[in-house]
Amino acid sequence: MSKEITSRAQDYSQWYNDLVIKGGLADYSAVRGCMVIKPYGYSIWEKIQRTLDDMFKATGHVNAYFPLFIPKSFLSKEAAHVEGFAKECAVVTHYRLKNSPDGKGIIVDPDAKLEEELIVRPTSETIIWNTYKDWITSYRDLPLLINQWANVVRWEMRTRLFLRTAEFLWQEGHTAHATKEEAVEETMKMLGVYADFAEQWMAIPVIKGYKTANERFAGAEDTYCIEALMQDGKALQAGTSHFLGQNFAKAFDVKFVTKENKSEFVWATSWGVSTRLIGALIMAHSDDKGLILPPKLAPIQVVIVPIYKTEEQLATINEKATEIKKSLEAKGISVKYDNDDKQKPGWKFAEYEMKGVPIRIAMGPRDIENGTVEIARRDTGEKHTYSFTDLTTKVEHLLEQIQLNIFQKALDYRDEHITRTDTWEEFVDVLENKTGFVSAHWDGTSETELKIKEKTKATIRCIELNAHAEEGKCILTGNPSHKRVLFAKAY
RNA sequence: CGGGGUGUAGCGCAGUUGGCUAGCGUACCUGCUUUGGGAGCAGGGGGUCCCUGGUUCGAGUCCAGGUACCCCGACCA
Repeated sequence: MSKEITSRAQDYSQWYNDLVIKGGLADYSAVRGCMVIKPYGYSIWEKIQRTLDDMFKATGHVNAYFPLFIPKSFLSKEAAHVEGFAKECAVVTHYRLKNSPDGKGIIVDPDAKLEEELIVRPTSETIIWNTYKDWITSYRDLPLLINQWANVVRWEMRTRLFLRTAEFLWQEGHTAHATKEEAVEETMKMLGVYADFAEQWMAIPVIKGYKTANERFAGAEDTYCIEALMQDGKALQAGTSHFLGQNFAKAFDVKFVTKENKSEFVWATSWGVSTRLIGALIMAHSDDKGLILPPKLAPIQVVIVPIYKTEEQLATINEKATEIKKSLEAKGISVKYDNDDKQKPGWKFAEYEMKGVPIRIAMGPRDIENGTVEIARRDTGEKHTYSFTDLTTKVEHLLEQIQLNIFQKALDYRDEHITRTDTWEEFVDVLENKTGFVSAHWDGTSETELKIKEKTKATIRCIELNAHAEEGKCILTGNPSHKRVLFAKAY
C-alpha cells in the first residue's frame, strides 16, 4: 500500500492534507504559502469557473481584466479598505536585478527603485474604481456589470492548501449602479447565485446571511455571505457579496449625471469566490478512503476498469468498454477507460476511490459471459451488477442520485449541527463538544462579540437572512436581543 | 509573530555511546509467473545525509549559527 490516508478521527488536518496531496489535487511549492494546483485539481476549478461564468453571463455580467499591480497610494484612498488589507500586501519596490559585485548570484539593483511602489492586488476595488472614474459620466453608463477572473495575493501568516494560500485564484465582480436600491438588489442577486451554485453543483448546503460590523469586508457597508459547515464542525465562509454603498465612488470621485441633470456618487457592489471552494468541496463530502466529489463537478464521472487474464479477454472487454464509453459520452458524461496494463484492478479501485470518481464500472470475463457490468458507487460503496441494457440511462440516473445523496448527507449533518442555546454554559459546551453552528441571542455590540470570541474562539458567522424576530437575552451579557445569530468556530 | 515538529534515494522512513562501502519499505528498470480489492519471486539502477562553520584520526550522528517547510495559536477568503 503506497497511499495511506490518515483517518479523520486520528488527525483531521492531516486527513485533509492527505486528500489534497494523495488525491493529486495540489502540491506544496518552493514558494512559502503558495501551492501548485495539479491537473486533477485544476480541472475541478475549470468546472467551477465554467459553471459560475455561465451564471454570471446569464445575469448580465461581462468579463474584463485589470492590472495585477496597484499603485500604493490607491489603497489608502478608502480608509477602512487600507486598514483591512495593509498588513498582508506584497510590495514591489524595484524593477531590475543585477549581478552581485562579489560575483555570487544576483541582487536587487538599488538604482532601479520605483518612484511609487506597487502592491500586488489583494483585491481589485481600488484599481477598478480608479478606472470606473473614466468610464462613468452619465446615468446612461450605468449599470456597469463587470467580473474578472484573476489571481490575488494576501500575505497570510499561516496558510493551508486551498483554504488559505498566499496567492489564490478567484473571481471578483465589481458593479456600479445609479441607485442604492439597485446596488442592494445586485448584492442579493449574486449571493443567490453563489448559494445556488454551492447547493446544486457542489452539493454543499449553505446558510445565507450577513456579517456583523467586525466581520465585514474592509470598505463595505454590508457584507453578505454563504456559510457552509465542514465535517469537523467548523464553519467555512464559501462566498461573499458586498454592498459597498458610495464608499469607493467617494474615494475615487466617481460621479454620474442623473436624468434630472444632478451630479451623484455611484453605488457599488463587489462579490467573489475563490479556489477555497475546492477546500470546501473536499472537506464537506470526503471520507477516510479519499475524496468524494459531486458528479456535477467531478473531472472524471465514470471510470471503467477491465479485469482480465488473457489478451483475448482484454480484446473483448476493450470492445465492449469502448462501446459503453461512447454511449455515455454521447450523453455528456465524462468517462475514463483505464486499460493501463501496468496496474492491477485492485490498485485501480483504490486509486479512483482516492480520487473521488463517483461511479466505477468493472468488467471481467464473468460479465462478458453474462452480459453484465459491476457498478460501484463512491458515495455509499455499494456494488451492483447490471445488464448492458439501458446502461447509459442507469448511469445517468445514478449520477443524479449520487449528487442528491451527498447533498442530503451534508444537509442532515449540517442541520444536526445547528444548536439553539439560551445559557452560557450550554453555549460553551456545544461549541466545545458538539461543535457546529450555535444559534443564540447577542446584544448587537462589537464588544460582546469580541469577548465571546476571546472566550470561546467562536465568531458570529452570520445573521441569517431568514432569521425572524425573537425577543431574548444576550448569551453573554444578558442584555436584550431581538433575534438570534449564528456562532461557530471557523476556518 | 509565539509554541511544537521535521529536513537522509521520486515518495515514506530507520540509522545505536561518533567507526568500515549509509540502510529499509515503496516507486522505478529487466525477466518470469500473475490480474473480480493496492500481486509474487529473482536480478538491477538511483545519495550534495538542508546549508555554513567548528570539534575529531574519523561527523548523517557531537557543538554553534543559518535556512526551508509542516502542525497548533494570533490574523484572514
